[in-house]
Amino acid sequence: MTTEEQIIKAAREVFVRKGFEGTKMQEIANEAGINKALLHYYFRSKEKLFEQIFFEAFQQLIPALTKKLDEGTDLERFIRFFVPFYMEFLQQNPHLPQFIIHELSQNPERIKSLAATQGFPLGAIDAMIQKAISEKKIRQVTTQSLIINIVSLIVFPIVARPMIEGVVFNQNAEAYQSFMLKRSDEVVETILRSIKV
Amino acid sequence: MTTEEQIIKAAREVFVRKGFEGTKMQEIANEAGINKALLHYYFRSKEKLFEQIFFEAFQQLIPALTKKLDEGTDLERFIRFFVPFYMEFLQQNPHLPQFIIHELSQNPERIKSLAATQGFPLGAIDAMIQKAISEKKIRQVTTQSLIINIVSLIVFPIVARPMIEGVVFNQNAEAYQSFMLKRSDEVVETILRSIKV
DNA sequence: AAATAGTTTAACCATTTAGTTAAACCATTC
DNA sequence: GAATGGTTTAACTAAATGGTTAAACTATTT
Repeated sequence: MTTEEQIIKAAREVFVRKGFEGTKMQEIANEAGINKALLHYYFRSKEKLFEQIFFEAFQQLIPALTKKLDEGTDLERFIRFFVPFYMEFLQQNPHLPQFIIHELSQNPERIKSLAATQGFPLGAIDAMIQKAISEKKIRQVTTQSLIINIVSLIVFPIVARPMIEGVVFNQNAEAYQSFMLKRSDEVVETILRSIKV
Repeated sequence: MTTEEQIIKAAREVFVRKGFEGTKMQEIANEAGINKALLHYYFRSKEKLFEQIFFEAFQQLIPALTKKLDEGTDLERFIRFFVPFYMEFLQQNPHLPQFIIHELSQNPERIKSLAATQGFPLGAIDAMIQKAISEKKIRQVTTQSLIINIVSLIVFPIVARPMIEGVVFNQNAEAYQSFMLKRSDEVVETILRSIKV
């Protein structure tokens, strides 16, 4: 692994866990096993390094599903595929959504440079929904509502883990984990029931 | 308003918007119209001041509904009451959930001192759900799942506003706002459909 | 092996930041 | 009106932090 790759990896680790303000350049240097000056040799400033990490993280989070949707997939099949797929990804990267949400909340203008490049395949999903509605398989719902409902049910329990674990599961980590194991099925069930006629 | 109250108000404002790391004592002093030394005169340290703000914010966020639930209210009526009630509160305090989530994510041990004092009225809600299940009004759901589903659908769109506004609404703030206006009904509809037999 | 270009380090600098101190201020009490 | 006790301020300190510099090191080229 090159020095640059080591730095990127360390920076990702620390930034995602602690956010921009909470991250110290020294800590990234330690994590990468180099010294602070070398960090500035590769990435001129904290801001520059952060932008790269943030951009990559954002791209990871907005799943690139476009290809998988061009075919005229049916809405229910899409939901049954997407929910477990995305949940598994987030279990692997549990700090990612909170990182993006927090940094965008601190600095909402950042979205402007990102939204343009990367977008959810709204059009393709919209087509599926309109088809399902016209076939009377589901009730009238807006594409935006359905997408946000799905993402909310998936992402919130991960983002709010400490609170949920504390308030709902009495700080029992195992109870939370066993809940999350069944979560994928529960989300699919909830969503499908909420739209089927 | 006493100096202490001014400080609390200013600290709440700044801490909730910028988080612990992002907040500077000088900024709180400016916001309160006093100087930094006076801040330390009233609250010995940043940590001490933060703890008070955080504790109060947490108590606000976990709605004290216990009283309103002792009577044997029916589940559907409770949902129809709770969803708009909580959404309105969050519209008034949009940064509150993200603040709590972020600080707990940085420092999950904090929940330990809080969860004991303040808790969601799990028991009362559980009773309503069990009653509705036994009366065959709703399908089999766990109390935890239902609560988390409701809270997810309410809180996530507020917490993730910049992302949703950017990715789903093409940075159109008005589109987001008009979406949120209809959100309360949409959440009630989604939840009720997802559990009714 | 000398020169060159890229890489790494230790030491340093300027600024910011939480926290302290000692003096000034002000209202109430004696 | 002097003393007292709480309140407020300006000036300061120590530590941390982002960033810089100049020298040392290393591999490759000539």
